[in-house]
Amino acid sequence: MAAEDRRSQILRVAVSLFSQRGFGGTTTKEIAQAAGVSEAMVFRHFANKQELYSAILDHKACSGDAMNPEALVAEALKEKDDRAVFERLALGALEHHECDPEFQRLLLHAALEGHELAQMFFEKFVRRVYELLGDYVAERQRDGAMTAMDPAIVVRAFIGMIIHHSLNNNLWDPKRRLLRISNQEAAKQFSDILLNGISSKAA
Amino acid sequence: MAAEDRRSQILRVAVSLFSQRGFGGTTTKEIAQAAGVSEAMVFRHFANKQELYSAILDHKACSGDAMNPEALVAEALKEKDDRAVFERLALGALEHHECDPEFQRLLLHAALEGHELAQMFFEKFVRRVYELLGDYVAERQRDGAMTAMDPAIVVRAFIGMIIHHSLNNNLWDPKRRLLRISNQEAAKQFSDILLNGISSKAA
DNA sequence: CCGCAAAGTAAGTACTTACTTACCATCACT
DNA sequence: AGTGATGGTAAGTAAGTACTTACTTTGCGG
Repeated sequence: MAAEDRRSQILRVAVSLFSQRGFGGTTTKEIAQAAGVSEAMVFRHFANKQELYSAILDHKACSGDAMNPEALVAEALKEKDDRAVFERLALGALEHHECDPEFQRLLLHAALEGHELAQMFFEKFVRRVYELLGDYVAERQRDGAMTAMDPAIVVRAFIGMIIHHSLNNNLWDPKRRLLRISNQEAAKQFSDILLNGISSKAA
Repeated sequence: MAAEDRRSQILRVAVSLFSQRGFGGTTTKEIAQAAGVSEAMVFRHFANKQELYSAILDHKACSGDAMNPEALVAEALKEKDDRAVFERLALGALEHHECDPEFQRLLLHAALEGHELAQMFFEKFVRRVYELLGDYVAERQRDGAMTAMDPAIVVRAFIGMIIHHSLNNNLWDPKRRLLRISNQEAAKQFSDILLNGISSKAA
């Protein structure tokens, strides 16, 4: 097997193991076994366990399959289509989390363990979303379309609904015993609640 | 030192360590050192590491300082004071998380590691809140005070705002760089958004 | 077919881990 | 003073742990 292929294969199985058991809970032996090679091969491709872990977070946070919120809502932003802005963002996030549930687990583990890359993800990605959405909300407030309040609160409320829903779906309640709903429906309803909630037309 | 005291002292320091580093990331030696005793003492009071961990989760989930949502909003429920119901619940949760941030971390670690007590907490506590709030929302929908939609979605949206805000405050953004706001203010604003969002008087 | 680099491994090393054993010290109470 | 329960420890043990070394296999260009 070519070196590059093996490397990315080891990475793949490590992603799965780390996301299930975290950094401390996963042994290099397990990773090697899951990849079907000897432990020495793991250390040929990655200097040590930390580097393997970092490579994973790096890859996950920065690879092409990461969400691109700007592109997702660029059109809707220009047209000031509030509904489209919020609903597309919600749907994008929900679908992203659904088809890659390992990512959320990995990120949570990293955050709890205090890994710097979790902080980096927050700084680079989350902050971007807050700015993107926050600026839009501020603009719509100036337009008189939304009630005056700190845009960051609006963003937090909205992101909160979405992230918490994803977290429920793939961590707390994977059987969907408390709430079973499609991503489309969820995106629509959450956007409904939020947009109504901050609309200047409210009673 | 009396056995009982020592036991609860070990428990206390273990809570702190487990919440910081998780189960796999914390060694019994560290726990012993932090408690200022030999490792053997830890194993005199707890048969093994798992039992110590379970005792902690048990204690945290079931002790008197746990939140009691029913009592918190009983009065407001009777009077059908929507604002009070939501705002008190939000404030209760936010304050609880603020003065005991270890709990949230511990619970997340347990959930990620698949510990049964995390599931138990979810089943016993979270489900209760969903029923309590969900039933109230359903009632208010029948009253014509709230728009018709699955009450579980309303609850998820609201809990989402709160939990996600707490998670930001004590995991992702403890420096409050994205949003600095008092618990009172947060509870008020989140309740505002939600109540407006589901009000039948909306445009 | 040879040479040789790259892919791969078995069997370590040095250290840590959860957990035990065998032994002390200090009281309370006769 | 003696005794026995109680709180405590030093020094283990066996099984991991991350990581290394010294060695084999495999495929490929000349």
